[in-house]
Amino acid sequence: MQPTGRVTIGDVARTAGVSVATVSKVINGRYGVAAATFSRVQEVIDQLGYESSLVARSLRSHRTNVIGILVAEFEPFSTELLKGTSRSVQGTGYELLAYSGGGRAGSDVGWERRYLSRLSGTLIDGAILVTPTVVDAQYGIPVVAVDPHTGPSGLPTVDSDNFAGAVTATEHLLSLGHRRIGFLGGRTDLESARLREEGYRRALQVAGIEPDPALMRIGGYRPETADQPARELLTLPQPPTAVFAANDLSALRTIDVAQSLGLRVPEDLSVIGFDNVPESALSTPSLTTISQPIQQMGAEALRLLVDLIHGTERESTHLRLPTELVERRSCRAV
Amino acid sequence: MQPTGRVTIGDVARTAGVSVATVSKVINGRYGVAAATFSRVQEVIDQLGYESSLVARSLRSHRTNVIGILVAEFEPFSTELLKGTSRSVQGTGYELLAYSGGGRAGSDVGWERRYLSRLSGTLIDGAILVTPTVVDAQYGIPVVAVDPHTGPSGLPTVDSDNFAGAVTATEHLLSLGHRRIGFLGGRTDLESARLREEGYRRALQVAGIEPDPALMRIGGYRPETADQPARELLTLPQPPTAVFAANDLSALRTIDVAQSLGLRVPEDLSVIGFDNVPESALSTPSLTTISQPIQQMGAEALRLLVDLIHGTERESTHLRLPTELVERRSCRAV
DNA sequence: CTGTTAGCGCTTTCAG
DNA sequence: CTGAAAGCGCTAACAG
Repeated sequence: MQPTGRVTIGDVARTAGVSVATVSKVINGRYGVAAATFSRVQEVIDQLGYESSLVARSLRSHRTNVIGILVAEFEPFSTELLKGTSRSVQGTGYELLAYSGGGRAGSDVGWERRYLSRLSGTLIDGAILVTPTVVDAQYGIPVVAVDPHTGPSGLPTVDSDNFAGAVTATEHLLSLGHRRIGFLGGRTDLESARLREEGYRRALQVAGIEPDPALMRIGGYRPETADQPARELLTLPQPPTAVFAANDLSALRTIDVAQSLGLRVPEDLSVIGFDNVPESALSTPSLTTISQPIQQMGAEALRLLVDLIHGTERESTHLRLPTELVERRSCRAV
Repeated sequence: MQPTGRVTIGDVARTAGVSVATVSKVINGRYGVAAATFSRVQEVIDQLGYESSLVARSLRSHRTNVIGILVAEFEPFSTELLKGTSRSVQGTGYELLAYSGGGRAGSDVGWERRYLSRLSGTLIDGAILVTPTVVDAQYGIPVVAVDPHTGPSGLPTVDSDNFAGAVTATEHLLSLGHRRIGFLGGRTDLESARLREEGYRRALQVAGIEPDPALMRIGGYRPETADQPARELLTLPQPPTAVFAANDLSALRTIDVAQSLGLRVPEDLSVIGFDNVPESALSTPSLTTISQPIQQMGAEALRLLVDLIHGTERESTHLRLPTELVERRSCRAV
């Protein structure tokens, strides 16, 4: 048995009585190997169950046929995106490698740069950056950003229409007769959060309502960080009758907070979210929200990246996909 | 500028005027470097934005602090599991690398062996295999299997209580007054499918009903393969008043088939599924099902794997998590 | 304390 | 057609 338990190209070569160079040629289907040698080596490979090491191979050849998807954390948005990439990678000849650090995502600005640095040049041929916080123009390999925090920059980007979606959400609440509409936003340094807030303001203004700062809070996109601001909003002397939370996770948490405060949703409070992650359908009541076509965004990002790697020309390297209202049970007319 | 665009340890060494060995020591915080040298090198590293290559490092040191999660494909089950691992990896010092081939999952038996072979010994310190089809006892690195098709074997395993869940599902139907209960099972070579069928039989027998082979079909866990057997069941001279489909995808298809046959669910036919994938909440009517704690399974699998890597003793290397009835709208009393 | 010397497993010239 | 040798970026002895 091999000392390590792992079969290497050397083991194959020794067993087959040839050099490692020859084995390498067989593996890669290079010309210049006698048919007899070829089949003998192939036999040994099968028998030993040899599979070449991605690591060693990529270190040497700088080409791996693997696409990296770099995420801060595996949460509903990034995993939904993963499903989309997984679907559209079929038939491209690439494999997928999703990489996530172990840290707390929020406190870790610049993670994408570090991950990319560790993986690029070796291991992956191109990368999809999911909601990156900072976007350098220059990386060593083709890169596509999905919903970057800073908005589209020099980098090829896929995102959805955050502004229009926020307008739709707010208009929906207005059409149900709500006038005191709270807003629970994301961190203001995020482009998507900024656009969603802007859409909220715009829709109110168009309806002749002046946005009231007292009804607006920063929820930070995460369940934990949304807790306190949601509570503040709902315990106001004159609380809102509806809340637009700028992503589903904070919307769901808002429902929890409301219920813990003895408020019924939607009877006493309407709540609308943004994203349409699967979790939003599973809550009680299920969440009315603005759907981003997350899977499709993943699929498009992958296609764009593959084109980039292959050097295929594109009309545009910036895709903006439409959003859509999904009515469930967390809103009602007043 | 570097030819590749990627900064290597050599670039750092040259710029700082030291050897690569010294830089390596600085990076890894080894003793035996003068304070002045240390800070000078550190400065150059920051300035150049150097980050060591995971690939090169792992090739040499055989230790990466990265845990691999190997899946055939990113679909609802595996991505749900990823969320769980992501949560419980925090604070362990490990990072996560989820790897999926580009191929058609089903037709690709033995994928887990190939992936593992490509990544192990290098790149990852341990692996979680998600619903592997075959389970060798011997791999080079610590491995945990989640819901393996063949059931628990020599390998450390995390799964859920398929038998008890199936009993619960059947009892629920019985408690609603159903007596003619159909069963739409999975492929009989899958351990989980076998256990679910057994739970169904047992519950019936306990209720004094002899399982009727005429009411049992193999649905194969996939929408396409469930179509025909579901139709057979529902067009029987004396059709069942309720169907227990052994996973959600075939349950959802059963609802489709019923509706295409002019049957109303749940008025004319009750349907219960198994898994509680997000999709089951989105159908009309929403699906009553047995929930597997998928995220928790991922979290536990990660914890188990970390213990294995560290050599921490465990009472048991086989965790079986409980299932639970989730009542929605696809069942009703007769 | 610091640099030199070997490789890790693989691909790729380039001789034989 | 085949193998010897160099080297990808890095770490780990071991000398100096």
